Amino acid sequence: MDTAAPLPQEGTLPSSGHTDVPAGASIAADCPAVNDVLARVGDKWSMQVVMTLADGPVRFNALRRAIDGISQRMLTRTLRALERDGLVVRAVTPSVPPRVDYSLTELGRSLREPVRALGAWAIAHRAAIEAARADFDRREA
Amino acid sequence: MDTAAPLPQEGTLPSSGHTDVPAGASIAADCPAVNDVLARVGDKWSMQVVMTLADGPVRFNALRRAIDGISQRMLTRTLRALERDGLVVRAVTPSVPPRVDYSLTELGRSLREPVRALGAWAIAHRAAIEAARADFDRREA
DNA sequence: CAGTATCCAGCAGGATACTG
DNA sequence: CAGTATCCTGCTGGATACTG
Repeated sequence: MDTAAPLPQEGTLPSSGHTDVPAGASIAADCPAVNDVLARVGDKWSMQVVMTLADGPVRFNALRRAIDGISQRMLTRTLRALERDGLVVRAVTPSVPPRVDYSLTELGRSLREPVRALGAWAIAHRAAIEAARADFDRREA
Repeated sequence: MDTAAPLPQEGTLPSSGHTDVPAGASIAADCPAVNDVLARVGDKWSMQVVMTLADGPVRFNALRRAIDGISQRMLTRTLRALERDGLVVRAVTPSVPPRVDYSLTELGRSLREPVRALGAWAIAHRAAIEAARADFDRREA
C-alpha cells in the first residue's frame, strides 16, 4: 500500500514545536465557506452527479441510470441544488417527449480538480482506512 | 433566459487536445470508496477537527473551545470516527485530572492536502457561488 | 421523458445531566 | 478533565403515486 513513510509520530512529542504546517493552514478550516462547500460536496449524490457530467451533457434519465441507486427525487433535488449554486446548467429542448440535458458550467468543471484530488486520496488510502477500521473494531469488540 | 451559455461540449470528442481531463475522470466517481470518503469528510465537523489538529496535538477541551459551536457529544463522536479510520490517534496520560491529546496520524496528515485544495477552491469561488444562488433564488421567487 | 407531491424511516446532531 | 447516557428535533433520503 503506501510508501512506508518514515515520518515519525509528531503527535508524541509536543515539546519540539511542531512539524511543517504554518498557521496558514487555518485558511482551509475556520472559514465558514469551506464548511459550506464541504457540506454541499459531501452529500450523498452531488459528486456522483458532477463526475457523471464531467464528460459532457447528459439527459435526466440517462443520469439516473448512470448513477445507480439514486432515486428520482434525489436526482432532481441534487440537480436543483447544483444548478442553484451555478455548478450545473439545465438545457430544455421543448419537444415531445421533452428533452432535458444537464451539463457542468465552467464553475462546475473547475470543481472536478479538487474533487479528483480527494478521490485520488481516497483510492490511494482506502486499504489503509479499511485496515484501520477493522483493527479498531476488533479492539472495540 | 439564460446567458446563452455556449454549452461547452468537451466530452463529446477527445480529438482536440481539449482541457485537462482524460476518461480517467471516472476513477474519481464510480468507485464507492470515493463516496465513502466524501461522506466521512463531508460531515459537519470532521474537517474542522482535522484542520485544528494540523498544528500538532490538542487536548479534548482545547479542541472543543477551538472549534466553536461543536457540542461535546459531537466532538467525541467525530474524534472516535476519525480514530476508527486511522486519521487520528488518542494519547491518554493517566494523571489527575486525566489528560488526553489527539493528533493526526500520517494518514490524517496526508488528508490535509486534498482538503486544503478543496478549501482553496471554496474560497476562490464562494463569491461566484453566492452570486449564482442569489440569481437562482431571484428567478425562483 | 422529466418531473412534482406526499408520506415515512433513520440518523445527524444539539441540549442536558451524570461519572471516573 | 474527558468523557457517557438519554432525550429530542430536523433534515436527508427512499418509496410510491400522479402529471404535463
